[in-house]
Amino acid sequence: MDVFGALADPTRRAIVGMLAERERNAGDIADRFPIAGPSVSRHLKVLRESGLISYRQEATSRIYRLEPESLSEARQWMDAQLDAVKARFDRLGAHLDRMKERGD
Amino acid sequence: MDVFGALADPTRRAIVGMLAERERNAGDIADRFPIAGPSVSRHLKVLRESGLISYRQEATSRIYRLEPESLSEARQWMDAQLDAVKARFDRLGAHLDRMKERGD
DNA sequence: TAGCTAAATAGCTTGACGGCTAGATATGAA
DNA sequence: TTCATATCTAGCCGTCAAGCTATTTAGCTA
Repeated sequence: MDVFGALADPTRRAIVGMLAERERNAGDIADRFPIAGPSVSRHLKVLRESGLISYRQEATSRIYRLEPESLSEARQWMDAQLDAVKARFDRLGAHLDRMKERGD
Repeated sequence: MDVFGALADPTRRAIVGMLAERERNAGDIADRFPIAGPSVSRHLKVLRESGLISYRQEATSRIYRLEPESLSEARQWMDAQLDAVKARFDRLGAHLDRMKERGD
């Protein structure tokens, strides 16, 4: 699943939000959701495979962290779309200005 | 389905990309994909209901356009997460600077 | 080694999603 | 009114995703 697919699930977005604040181990994350541990574990796997998060092993714990670069790439896609819209409006504005100058 | 869910599908992201360039009617959109018309029509419905696109009727055509404000809201969520990460790093940097000054 | 804890994987069920074809709806033209 | 065009809706099917419980894996401690 790609980054957009990973972010489609509200639980996974909440996990991303938690990890944006600070690193946490799997148990801490799971405790904050009303669903079973294995279900959270699967969400973590999806987020890992999409590149949005990574972890380091520390004793029996996996300490997860957000990978901001990966989130940033998704944002860049949105930026590109919004830039395209803006460029279109700018061209329209310039066109209207030219018409105005010529007295059309 | 919310905006993130709508953007999870690659066909729908492609439609958003097409509409970022310019408005198009449903047929023009459908022609650019190898899937059947009704399948595209359903994608358009999902995008409409998520608020990402809207349309105006013109004779028998529906002319679709992107709603940039709605895309922008999704981007704001990403910005907030990235800002939180950045703030955390900034605090860490300031902390390290203080330690350095005190000769720790 | 045996037992404890943290976390992941296996396997199952259910519901949603995306594709299809066929039919409905609505507008414009003859 | 009848036909053609553009588009959507209905209904079906296969696949995938998200939840669950039970089991496995791996590291720590006695």
